[in-house]
Amino acid sequence: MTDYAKHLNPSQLEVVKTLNGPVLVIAGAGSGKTRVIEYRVLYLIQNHVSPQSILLLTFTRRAAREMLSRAARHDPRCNYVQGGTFHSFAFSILKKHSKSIGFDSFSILDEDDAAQAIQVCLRKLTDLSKEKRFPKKDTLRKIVSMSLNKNMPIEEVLESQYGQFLDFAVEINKIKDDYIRYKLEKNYFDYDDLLIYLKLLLVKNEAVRKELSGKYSYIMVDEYQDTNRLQADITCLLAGEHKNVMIVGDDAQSIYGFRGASHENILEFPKHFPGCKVLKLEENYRSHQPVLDVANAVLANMKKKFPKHLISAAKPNGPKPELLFFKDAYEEAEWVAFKIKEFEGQGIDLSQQAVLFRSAYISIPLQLALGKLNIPYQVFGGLKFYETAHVKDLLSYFRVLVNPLDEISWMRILQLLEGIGPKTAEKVLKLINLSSPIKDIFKTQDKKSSYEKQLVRLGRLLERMSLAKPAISKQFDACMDYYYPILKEKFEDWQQRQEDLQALKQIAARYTSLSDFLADFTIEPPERSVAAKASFGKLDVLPLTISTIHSAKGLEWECVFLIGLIDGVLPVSFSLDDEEGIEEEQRLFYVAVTRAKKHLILSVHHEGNGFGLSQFNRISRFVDSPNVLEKLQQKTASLEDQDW
DNA sequence: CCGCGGAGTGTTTTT
DNA sequence: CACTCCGCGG
Repeated sequence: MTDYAKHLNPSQLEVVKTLNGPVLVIAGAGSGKTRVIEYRVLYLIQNHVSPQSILLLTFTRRAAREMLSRAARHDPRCNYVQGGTFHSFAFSILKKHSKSIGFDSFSILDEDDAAQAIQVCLRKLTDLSKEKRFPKKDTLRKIVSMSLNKNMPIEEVLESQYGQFLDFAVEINKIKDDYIRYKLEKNYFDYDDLLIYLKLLLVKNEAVRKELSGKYSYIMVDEYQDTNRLQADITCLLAGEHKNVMIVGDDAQSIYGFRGASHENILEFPKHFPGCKVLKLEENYRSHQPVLDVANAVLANMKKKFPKHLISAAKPNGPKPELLFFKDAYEEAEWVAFKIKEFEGQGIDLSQQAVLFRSAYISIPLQLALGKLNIPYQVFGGLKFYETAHVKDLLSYFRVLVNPLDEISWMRILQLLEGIGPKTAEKVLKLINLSSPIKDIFKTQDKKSSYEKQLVRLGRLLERMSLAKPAISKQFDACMDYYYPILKEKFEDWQQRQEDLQALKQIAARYTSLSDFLADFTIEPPERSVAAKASFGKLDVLPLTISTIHSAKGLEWECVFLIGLIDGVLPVSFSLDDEEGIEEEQRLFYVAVTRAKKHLILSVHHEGNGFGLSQFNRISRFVDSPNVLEKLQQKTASLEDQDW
C-alpha cells in the first residue's frame, strides 16, 4: 500500500481519501491538482474499486493520459481507468446506442464542415445575396452553436454578442432550423450534437442512464471551470444515482467562455448536489514566490473571483520577473531566441522553456528567429493539422468511402476536378446513385459531358480504394497517386504539404478501422500543427515549446516567455467592448503567468507589425497597473547589448 | 457555369 | 495581410 501522506499535504490527502459523495475541489494554479487526481485514482483502485468503473473526464485526451500513466507507474491497473474528453466519451457511448436515438450510423462534422453545411442552408435563402451586412457562414456557425450550447434563443445570442446582426434574427433562426434538419437528413453530428444527443439519451432513456451510472460508479471531472452547460448537465445525469462525483476547477483560470463555458458551473455544482463537500488546494508547488507575486497582483485586479492568494510552498526566493520593451516584433523575437540559447547554456533544457502568446500569428517572427539560431521547437495551438486544405481534401476520399451519403465530402472532391464548381458538383451528386456499389456509382452519368472522363477516374479510384480494404496504408497510397497532381496544381508549397500527407499516412496506418480513424481524427485530432514537425532531424534534443496560452493550460516550464503583451493583442481588440470579454482576457493573462516555475519574462514591442500604417503599440492594460508593475523588473533591452 | 482577378473586409482562443 | 466574395470574361 502506498504511503499517501508522504507524497501529499494534508488538504491534498483529504481530497484523495474522500471517496464517496459529491466533492468540489477548488484548486489554485500549481497546487498539485494533477498529483491529487493521480493519487486519488490510485487510492480508489487500492481500495478495491475496479478501474473500469472509474471515469475521468478531462479537457484534452493528453491530460487524461498523463494522469493515468503517472498513476500507472504505481499500479499498472490504473491504465484501465476510462477517460477522455466529454466529446470522445459522448462519441463512444453514442456509437453503442445510436439505434436508440434513431440513427443507424453517423459521421462527424468538424468546424469547417459545419460551416460548409451552414453555407448550404444559407444558399437556400433567397434575396439574401443583396443584403450587404449579412453574417458570413463562419459567424453564422458560431451564433447557432452558441445558441445550442447555452440553450439561448438566437435573439438573445445576437443581443449579447452580435448586436450588428439583430435585424436578421428571423433569417438566422431559419438557418438554424434548416441546419438542424440538414444534419438529421444526412446523419451528420457536429461537435455540439455529440453532447446534445448524449444528454438526450441520458434524459430520455432511463435504462441507458442507469446502466452507465452503474458502470461508472466513480466520476471525476477536471478543469470544470471550462465546461459548458451541456457538459455540466451530463455530469449531473451520470452521477445522479450514486453521487460519487468529484469535480476540480479554478474559477480564475476559466478561459473558454467563447465556447459557451461558464465558470458559474462551479458555483452551481453545490446546488445540484446538496451536502457537497468543498475542499480547497491553495499551496503552490510550482512557482517561486516572485512569480506568484505577479500572479497575485493580477488576481487582485480581477473583479469577479473567489478570494485567493497564492503562496509558494517551498520556494520563497527566485529571480524577479522581467518586463522588456522592444522596438518591433523582430527585435523581440531575436532577443527571445538569443535568451533561450543563453538559458540552455546555463543548463536549462529547451524542453523546460516555453514561449507563450495570445494569438498564433504573434509567433511568426519568433519562428523565423528560432530557425535562424537552429533551435528546435514544437508548436501548440493555432491552425491545426487537420484543418489544412490538403488534409481535408485527402480525408474526403476516405469519408465518402465510409459514408457514401456524406454530401459535404462529395462536394469537396468533385470540386477538385477541372471544370466542376459548386453548381455542377450539385448536379452530379443528384445524378449518381449513392446506394449502388462504388464501381457503379458513375454509371448513370451523361457520357457527353466534358468532365465525364474525370468522373470515371474518380470512380476507379474509389473502387481501387475499396478493393484495398482493409489495408489502410494501401488505400492511402492509391489515394495519394490520384491526388498528387491535384496537390501540385493547387498549392505553391505542395512539397511541404506532401510531407504532411505522409505523416497523415503514418497516423492512419495505426488504425484497423477506417471509420475509427476518421472519427478519432475529428474528435481527438493530433495536437501538433504542421510546423511542429519542422524537421530539424535532431530527435535526441527535446524541443522548445511555443504555444498559444489556451493550449498551454495545465502545463508548466522552468522558463516562460510571454511575448506580444500589447493592448489589442492581450486583451485582444474585439474583446474590448464587453466587460466579460476583458475579464476573460485577464484570466488568460493569469493562466500564462502561472505557467512559470522560476523565470518569467514578459515583453512588448512598440511598432505594430500589423497591416496598414504602423501604429504605436501600448503595453497591455493588465501589465500597466501599479501593483503589477512593482513586481516586475523593467528593462529596455536592445540587441546591441547582446554579444553576437 | 467555371475560374480568375480585383475589391473589400476582419483579424482569436478549441472540441 | 490573407482570405472571402463578387463580378466579369471565356
